[in-house]
Amino acid sequence: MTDSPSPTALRGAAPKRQRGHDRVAAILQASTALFLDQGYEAVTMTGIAAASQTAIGSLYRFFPSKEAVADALLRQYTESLGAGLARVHAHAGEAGGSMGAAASAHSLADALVDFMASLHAERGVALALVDARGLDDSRRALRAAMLDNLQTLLGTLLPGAADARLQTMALALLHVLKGVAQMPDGSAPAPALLDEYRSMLRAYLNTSVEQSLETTKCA
Amino acid sequence: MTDSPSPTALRGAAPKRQRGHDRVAAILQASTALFLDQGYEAVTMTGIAAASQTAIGSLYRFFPSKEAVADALLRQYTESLGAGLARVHAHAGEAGGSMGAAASAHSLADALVDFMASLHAERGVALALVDARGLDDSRRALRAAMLDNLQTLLGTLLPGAADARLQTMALALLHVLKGVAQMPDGSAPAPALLDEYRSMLRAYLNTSVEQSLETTKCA
Amino acid sequence: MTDSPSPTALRGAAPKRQRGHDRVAAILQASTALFLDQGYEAVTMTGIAAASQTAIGSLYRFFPSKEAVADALLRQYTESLGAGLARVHAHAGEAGGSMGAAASAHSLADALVDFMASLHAERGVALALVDARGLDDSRRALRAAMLDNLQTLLGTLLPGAADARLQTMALALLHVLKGVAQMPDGSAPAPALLDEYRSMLRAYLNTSVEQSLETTKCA
Amino acid sequence: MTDSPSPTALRGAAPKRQRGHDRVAAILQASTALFLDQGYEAVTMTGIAAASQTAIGSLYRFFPSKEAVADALLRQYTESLGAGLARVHAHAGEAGGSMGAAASAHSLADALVDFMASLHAERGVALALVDARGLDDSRRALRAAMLDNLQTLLGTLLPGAADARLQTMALALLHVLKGVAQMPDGSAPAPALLDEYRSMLRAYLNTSVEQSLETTKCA
DNA sequence: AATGAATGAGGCTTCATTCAT
DNA sequence: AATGAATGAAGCCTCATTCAT
Repeated sequence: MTDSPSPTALRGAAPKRQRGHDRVAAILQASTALFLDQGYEAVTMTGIAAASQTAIGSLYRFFPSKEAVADALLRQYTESLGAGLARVHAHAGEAGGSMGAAASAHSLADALVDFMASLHAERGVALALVDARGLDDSRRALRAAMLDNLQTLLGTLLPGAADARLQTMALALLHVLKGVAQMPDGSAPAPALLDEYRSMLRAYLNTSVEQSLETTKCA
Repeated sequence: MTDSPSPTALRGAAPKRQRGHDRVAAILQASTALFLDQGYEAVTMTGIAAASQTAIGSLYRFFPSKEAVADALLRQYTESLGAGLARVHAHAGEAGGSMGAAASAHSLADALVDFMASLHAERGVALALVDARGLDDSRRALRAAMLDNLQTLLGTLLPGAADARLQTMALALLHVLKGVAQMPDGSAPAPALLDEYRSMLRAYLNTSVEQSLETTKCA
Repeated sequence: MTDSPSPTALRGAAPKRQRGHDRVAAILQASTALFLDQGYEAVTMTGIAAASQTAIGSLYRFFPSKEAVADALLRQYTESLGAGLARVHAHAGEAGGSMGAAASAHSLADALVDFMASLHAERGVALALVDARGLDDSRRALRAAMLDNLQTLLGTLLPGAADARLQTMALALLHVLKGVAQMPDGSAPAPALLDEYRSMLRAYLNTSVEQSLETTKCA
Repeated sequence: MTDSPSPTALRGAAPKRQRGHDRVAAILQASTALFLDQGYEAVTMTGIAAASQTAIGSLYRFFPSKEAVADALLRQYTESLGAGLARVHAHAGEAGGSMGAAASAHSLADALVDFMASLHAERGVALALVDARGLDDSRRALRAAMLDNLQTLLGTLLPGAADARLQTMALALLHVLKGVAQMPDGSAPAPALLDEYRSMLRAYLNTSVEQSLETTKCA
């Protein structure tokens, strides 16, 4: 009763002027960098404000909490991830038509790795955020969305597989892709390591397809 | 204060040491649990003290800083990891003698996954600690040790591979194994997911071995 | 900007004034409600702006500070209080003419309680504002005005009393009346409690009148 | 789950050493003074720390929040209030035996006023705290305790009265007594005003007793 | 040696008020 | 004139670490 949900009704408002939009953009850009090289916990609102040349009060005008900043980043990222996976999907689809399943697995693996590598840094942060302890609902939702995307993709590759299997595969796949987006030293995408991941996923998807075919044949 | 006439000259030293050991053990146990479900940053020294029934002053007598606690945990973990990998190595070695390289890759993958799964929880924490941004030297060293172990292991499997290649593989492998030790929901080891990882590593190592053989053959 | 050719020279001024009035009224109404259930300190300018559908910048155009809002409320309240007491005075006066002093005290007590009860809520806020620590001059003045009104009223009832006495009585009376206007739970005016206050003031004023008569008689 | 109720388990702990007790005493004394002349809202924890020569961290060791400080003060106060009312009760009791009911009312009024005046300042604060918006449970309980005490006292004076009546009387009485403890200018106890309150309560209690007797007689 | 107390920098957040479009 | 954005001092609170008994 005394705790009205929005006594101010302004905090966290979307910007309505050009200047506000610029601010928000600056903040998101700065926080991406900070989250990237310090990790969620170590980043401070004061730090974000400083890095984005924003008065602390202005920061809070648009983002009522550190969580809100992380959420915004995550949302932004999830969108590009979704779009990217859709593109991967499309490619895989057309390729799948003219190729055998094995070739398809091969190209899917490459597409995934390339895609993840392409979003290194700018948006790879999100993967770190998604793992932070205490996922709130909005974060949990985003994670689920990513998994769904992957699951769909895998479903195309392995038409005969059970949903449960696809779901588990998506989990494993997500973990590996996370490795792709987060190069161990936090910086450059190390071509050799990318190749390694590519090779790993090719092998993995290939094997899965083969097993799937056998199963189908037998039945 | 003056109530024990100290009949034997031994009293005073031994009990103290024993108590010290117990304290340290209690502290490490408590912090493992705490780090596990709150993450490094969220854990407080006061929290560790409380959870291990230790006065904050005493905690600092044994561990001069929060980092020291994490380091101790990490050291402890690295030891079991080292020992475990040695065991895996031994197995792989003897198996490798009597089997083909493919079978060897197969069993190595299984051994690795089983081993990582076996240290879930109790020591899986360490993996989280090792990733904390701002690795200090002692942490960096531990990470390097793990990578070395894996690299050696891979060297046995792929005798002809270049060191650089092995190092890169170790990185990818470590990432995947980390996934095994940290089940996504932070709790149970989910058999289906373990199988998935197992399958992934089998495929990966297998393929690597095959490629390696071909390369060797051609040369 | 240039879309009204302004056919009549009147346009532009009158509507603006009207809008300004509405704004001010809305602001005052909203702040009354807010001060009422949150207290002076807890109310925020942003909150007032939101509740009155006013942009924060506009709010500051009409009221240059939070204090200014409180002052306006207080002034508004003081006016109705003054008017009310005047009415009570008038009643008491005409009644006093045709009745004995005792009956007069009786009816004055009732009139006061009824009057205070009648301004519960809408304007009871003011009493809270008046008590806020750190009364600035304008607030102190309002308080003095209220006391003056009461003192005058009491002077009519107790023609022989010294000014100092009347002043002290006004203080005590004001405190009790404050209780009438601020029901303990902050909500409804609880008839039983009103009766109690009525009874208390009757007894008090009655006794005062009796004593006063005796004193006068003796002298 | 993640929100363990007491992660630190230390905050708000009772002092266990002499020094701690001194600290707590100093804090309570300083905050009494501050609450007294600034009001609950205006007092800051930083202010309390400064006034009591306490580092902010130490303040929080013993009092986990501003509310906790207020509660402690209130508890302390309620105790003296209870004790004081008990003494008043005892007096009234013995006096009541040898005197008529009227005399009894008279002396009760005096005793109450004197008692409240006697705790001006040092503990009168509490009355202000008790009125602060958003009474939490502990505060509500203390308020109820005060009312109970008064109700009991009134019950002795008016043996025939219904509980509901006594309760209402207690409310009115409490409000008036609050006025006694909080001299308007926040400082000295102004003898003339005390007399006025005394006179008011005498008249009130007297009248109540008389009415009560009549009622009894008639019935 | 063991333990409670002390310390203070630093994090998050709010809000009155001013600025600029 | 109207409105959203900007500002920064100040409040609350936490926590790693050090002190003193």
